[in-house]
Amino acid sequence: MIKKLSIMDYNRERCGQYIETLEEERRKILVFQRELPLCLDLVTQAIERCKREITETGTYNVYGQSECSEQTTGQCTPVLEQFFNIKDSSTSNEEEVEEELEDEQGNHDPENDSEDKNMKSDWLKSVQLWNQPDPLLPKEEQSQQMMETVVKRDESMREDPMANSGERRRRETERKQRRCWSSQLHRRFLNALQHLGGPHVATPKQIREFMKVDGLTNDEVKSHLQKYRLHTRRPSQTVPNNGNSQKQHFVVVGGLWVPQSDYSTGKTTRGATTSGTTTTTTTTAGIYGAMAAPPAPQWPSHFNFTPSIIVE
DNA sequence: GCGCGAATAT
DNA sequence: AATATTCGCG
Repeated sequence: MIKKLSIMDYNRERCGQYIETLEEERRKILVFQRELPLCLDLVTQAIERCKREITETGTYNVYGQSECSEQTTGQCTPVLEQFFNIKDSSTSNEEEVEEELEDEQGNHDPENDSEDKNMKSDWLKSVQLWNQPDPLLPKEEQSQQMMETVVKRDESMREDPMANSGERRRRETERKQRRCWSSQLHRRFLNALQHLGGPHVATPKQIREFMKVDGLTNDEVKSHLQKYRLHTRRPSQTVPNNGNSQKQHFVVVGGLWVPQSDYSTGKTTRGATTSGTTTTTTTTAGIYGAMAAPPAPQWPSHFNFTPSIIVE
């Protein structure tokens, strides 16, 4: 009994805090009312709902989620995350986003709801971040010339130590915000690699230019490329014939090493994901993508990308 | 100084 | 593991 009560109290408190947070977010969003009407609306609804919840039952399951030590703005995402489950639907304004984002986050693992949610929020975040408020960024950019689009991002908070209003200033030795390589980004990255002739030929600067992602820096690309190359080479040696005996087979396609599964699945180009298997995480699937390297790599997970055949 | 790749650091 | 930063080189 008593225990129950205290739990309820606790929950109520949490909820109260959460509401505060929401209200703070709302204040922020308010500034961009015109750009983010939906977002504002959602937050408002969330607040109302929370309040109702707190007055009525007093019990409310508050999860303080949010991972990916994300970018600057906490912004509206958390709320969206919640509401994508609660209500959402109908309003799919996110089309601004350009490009096919379907596959990877398009996977549905009824079982693993949270995972799905994470992925969704993940890409959502990246996307949103780059279409973020800054009224200075005309969204016309989104027009797509062929397959090219310029992805915009609000850089102000991240890159400007001083020029920024108030808060987050990166004092001298502060570290940069971590660039989160969403699958979107990674796709662009791979795409660039392909057009530039593979990971060992493409140079960070070239890649960055090709990607046309606003705010993306050479260093970031460089770093990502380095990682990519590492994953790309033959893991071998260290733990040679070990548990990973049942790894994937690779196939050479036009000078590229491609995971056989992908190749045989007949997915010539991007877009068609691992149909039946619904990728979902784990084991076999995470693929770094196609690269040109003699060895037979098998990369760790994450980043699903449908490799395309290169034209060397 | 720039851009790169490798080595470190976080 | 994933990013960021630093270092040495051309």
